[in-house]
Amino acid sequence: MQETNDMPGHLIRRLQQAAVAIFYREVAETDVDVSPVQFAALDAVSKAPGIDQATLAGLIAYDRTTITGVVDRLVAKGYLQRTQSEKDRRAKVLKVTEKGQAALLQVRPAVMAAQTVMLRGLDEAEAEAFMTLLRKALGAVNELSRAPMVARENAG
Amino acid sequence: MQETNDMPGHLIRRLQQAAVAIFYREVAETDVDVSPVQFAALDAVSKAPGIDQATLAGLIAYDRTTITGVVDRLVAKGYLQRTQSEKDRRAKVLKVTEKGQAALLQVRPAVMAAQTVMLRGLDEAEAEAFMTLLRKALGAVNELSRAPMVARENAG
DNA sequence: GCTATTTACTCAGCATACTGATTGTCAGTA
DNA sequence: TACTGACAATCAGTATGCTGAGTAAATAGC
Repeated sequence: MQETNDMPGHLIRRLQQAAVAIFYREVAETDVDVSPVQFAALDAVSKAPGIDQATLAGLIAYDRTTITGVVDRLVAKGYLQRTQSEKDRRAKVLKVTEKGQAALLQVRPAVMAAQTVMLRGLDEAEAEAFMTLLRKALGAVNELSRAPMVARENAG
Repeated sequence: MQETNDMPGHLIRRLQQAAVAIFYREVAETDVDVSPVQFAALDAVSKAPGIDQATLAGLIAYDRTTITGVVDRLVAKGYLQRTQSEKDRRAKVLKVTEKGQAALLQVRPAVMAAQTVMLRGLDEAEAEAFMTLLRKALGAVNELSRAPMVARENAG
């Protein structure tokens, strides 16, 4: 019987928890207040201005229900602008505000630093091997998640 | 500039989400209703009867605040028994009930199956390499989490 | 034995994640 | 045009995870 503590799922959960803690640690040294999830969303919108929420969810593999609250908070912070789409009145169109752009610029180095800290136990070759295996494992289970990553089709 | 979608933190988050979905999928085929977190807690208590909540939290690397709710739900389901410790009146002592034991027995194979599915994109050698790197990476960042794993010292 | 500190647990509050339901809109078709 | 099915967003409800605060009990230092 495999030990619970050494099961893939358990180790993945723990690494994810550590990764989140590391993210907050690094980002806390900037003036910007964003969560890992909020950063990913903000960054994605900055690279696809005018994107709608559903497409955004697909891009960064979020649940569509979750994205509502995440965008809510980014709008409340003044980082995102959410307006009704003219082409499709069901959809909301997202854009990064100037304040959001400034925040992104400031926070990106901290996020990059966090990525390094997360893998600080691995040397360069190991880190690369880990990332390769991570991508491969993920590719095979992506569809099993309710929030699979969906390749981008349009920018709205 | 590294793509957000290919950052370690992002990939780890996505794999964790898939892992949770896979867990629920496999466990749904049994009569038992437990979450990944609840399973880990139940399993840990079954291996250390009489453990207190703080020690349990350390064993499976949970936040101590979170454990309260997890145990609440396991008690509500009739899987765990929570009683005041006689040695330390601050502490609550945990034991798996007979119903909990039966649930564990039934659900363990499903949990094992889920572990296999999680890594189905990797062949045996790759899976082993992945696990080795995962353990190594985790060892180096464990202390950065608010809920690091703590080696067991006593069974209460 | 008394006091200061630490510890175990709980609670309030916030931010993910998910299931399932609802509302409004779009698109295809009879 | 009316109907049907699909889709975008939101909401209600539940379960993690975390920060910070509070209560009660144990322990260390004197």
